[in-house]
Amino acid sequence: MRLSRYFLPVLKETPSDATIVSHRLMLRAGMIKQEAAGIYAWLPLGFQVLKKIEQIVREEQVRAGAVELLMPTLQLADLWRESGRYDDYGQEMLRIADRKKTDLLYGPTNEEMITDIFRAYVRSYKALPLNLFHIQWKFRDEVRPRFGVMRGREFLMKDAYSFDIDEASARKAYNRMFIAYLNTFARMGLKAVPMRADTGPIGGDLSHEFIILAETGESQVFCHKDLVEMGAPGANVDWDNLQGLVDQRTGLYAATEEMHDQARFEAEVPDASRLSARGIEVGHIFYFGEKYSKPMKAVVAGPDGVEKPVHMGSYGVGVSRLIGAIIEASHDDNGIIWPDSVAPFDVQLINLKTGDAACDSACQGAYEALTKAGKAVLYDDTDDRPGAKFATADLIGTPWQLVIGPKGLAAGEVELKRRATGEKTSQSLDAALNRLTA
RNA sequence: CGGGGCGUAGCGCAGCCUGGUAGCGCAUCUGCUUUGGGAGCAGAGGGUCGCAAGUUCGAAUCUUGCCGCCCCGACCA
Repeated sequence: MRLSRYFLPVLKETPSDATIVSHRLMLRAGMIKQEAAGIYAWLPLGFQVLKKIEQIVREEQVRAGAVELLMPTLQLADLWRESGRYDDYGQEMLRIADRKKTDLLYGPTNEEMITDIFRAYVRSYKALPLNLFHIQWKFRDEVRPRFGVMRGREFLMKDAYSFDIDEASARKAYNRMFIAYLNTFARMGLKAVPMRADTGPIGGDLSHEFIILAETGESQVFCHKDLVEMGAPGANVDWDNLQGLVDQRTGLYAATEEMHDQARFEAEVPDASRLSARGIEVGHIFYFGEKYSKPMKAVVAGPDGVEKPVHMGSYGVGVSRLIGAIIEASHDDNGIIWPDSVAPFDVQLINLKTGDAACDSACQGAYEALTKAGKAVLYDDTDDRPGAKFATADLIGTPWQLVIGPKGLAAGEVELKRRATGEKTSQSLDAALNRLTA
């Protein structure tokens, strides 16, 4: 992509509305534009990142055995009356009436609808286990949206729903999502820590929030240091037998503010290993048994022919929120530092003197070579001054900057800069291209 | 939803107290010079001062109402 033909409205000055760093940088980098409180338009650069994140989430869901579908944003209120949540959900639910005065709502979540889909087709235990997910926009009319996309009213969310014949089987479904989440966040360059979450009226031990640590996190979290560095198990695991891996990650103390027990923390975790930090919730998994299947009569016949409500769980990932979370965890004074896996472009090609025949031709060659090698290149072919180009490149956080200028070319060299470390190396253009396409 | 604050050019702000020709910086456009870390000079364009009533000869400025947005708190993917 040539920058001169792209749409990248970067801001030199910080919009006064933004207070936290991710919000500020997303606005400055031309990723989003606020349209209303907690509602954002995704500009090309932001949209690109959103799609990258979405795709990673999708791939890891599929790997864990979930099947993708897509449910609508608007739902019938009657469905929610069946579960009793239409009246319980409160002001956060955006209620709408159509021209026939039918009560609708903009979905804040999809348990009712997925249960409705399930019960319409599934009658037998033989169809289980089943895990269906979609990635769709949700709306929650938050009292106080803030922090940009970290807490918007409209947000993109991946939600998966598992269906099992009994709790033992549901636990396996839960474990698959548990591991899938670790892998998902690791692929985005994040260290996510699973923490016990409140199971509410359902009870049990099957609810975890996945928290990434960042100074500007919304809540205080406490955990054993080793948990942070434990890393993700990766794709090559026995997906039918994950209890050991899960136990390993739930064995150490980890709790958010609400669940924190200082006495237990001090008893279980040695002084030197205690970590108290701020965290951002990027995922939440939950087993809720028959909560919806029972009132909504989503039943399957077991091997004995007896019909029983299915056991369900739901598993959410805040896709749009993740962008904010990643930036909170990865930036410096100059701008965003994208992990390679989610970067909107792989390489920013900077022509220091557009119009100079040697620079133009070297850049054009590099652009074509990189593009041919499958790299997403943002070619800064504008006639801005070098300083402005460097500033823009640092701001939008492209992992690699390939800098080509007249002085370097005269010496047979170009400069390659790694955004994350700031390390710059001079080398021949060929060597730089080899490095980038290796 | 409680408390606080803001709405003036695309962005950041001054002007409001004490009513009288709407300003500054950045950005934009034109020209010239410049080109390795957000260039310089000269010129130009761009605003029903959030909306609506009211007070007044006269309202960005005073009064009232409404709308929008932000921050702190309580609450959430």
